[in-house]
Amino acid sequence: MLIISDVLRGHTETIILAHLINKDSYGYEINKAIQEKTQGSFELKEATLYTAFRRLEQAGCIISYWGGEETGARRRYYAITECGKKLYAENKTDWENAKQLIDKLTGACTN
Amino acid sequence: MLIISDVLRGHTETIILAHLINKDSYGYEINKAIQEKTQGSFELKEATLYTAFRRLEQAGCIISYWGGEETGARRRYYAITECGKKLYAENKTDWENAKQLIDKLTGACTN
DNA sequence: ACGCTATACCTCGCCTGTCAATGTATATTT
DNA sequence: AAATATACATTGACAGGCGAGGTATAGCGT
Repeated sequence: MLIISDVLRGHTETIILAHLINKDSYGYEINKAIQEKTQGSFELKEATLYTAFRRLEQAGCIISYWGGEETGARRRYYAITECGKKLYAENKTDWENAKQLIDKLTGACTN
Repeated sequence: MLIISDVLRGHTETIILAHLINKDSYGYEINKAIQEKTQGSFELKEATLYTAFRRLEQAGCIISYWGGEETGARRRYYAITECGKKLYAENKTDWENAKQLIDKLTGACTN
């Protein structure tokens, strides 16, 4: 039972959206950014990342396009849509509520 | 996509353990306590609750015994073990870490 | 007597997100 | 020539959550 992964479950999409709010990006870059941010203490697995991209794109929250790289491996860029921004905002408020809820529910019960 | 349920995923065990820290209890009572605590905004589903009991008992984190009710439906009481207290403490620190991590990762990326 | 509600437990089977394993391709470094 | 870094993608298994359904006891109203 990897607590970390189970607790982080469901945040993948929000994490991705957060990275697309200010600029378009691609999978590898987002993954690297996360690793740096967390000093390697958490890694969004590739399989998880790419399935999340599919989900988000299918839901209309992001759109993708191939980058015009002239050298190196090709990159699939993602851009956030209005729908994606909406989802991000919703997820953020949901998270604030969930945090309080969990804090309340996991506090030792004294009655 | 019910955010709430996915975000709460993995906290079921900690929630249960929190309720057993100070006194033995049984499924129905724990469920009611949660509903009151959250004013009905969140309900731990029965199926989820009982499967979690099985998991925790099998892991040696709780033990169960039948209550000596002389009237009404019989109750299966649960008591937390040392192992359970240890797990609870671990989950709490994990949660504190996870909270910070998620806050960091879901904050709009500006670089 | 009969149905309804509350208390109290339990299980089966589906759904969904995660992830290990595996595969592809290009460019650079050793 | 081989290893490493960049970059994408899929498959299949696994685990937790939960809808739907089931069992049993007790009390209340009609």
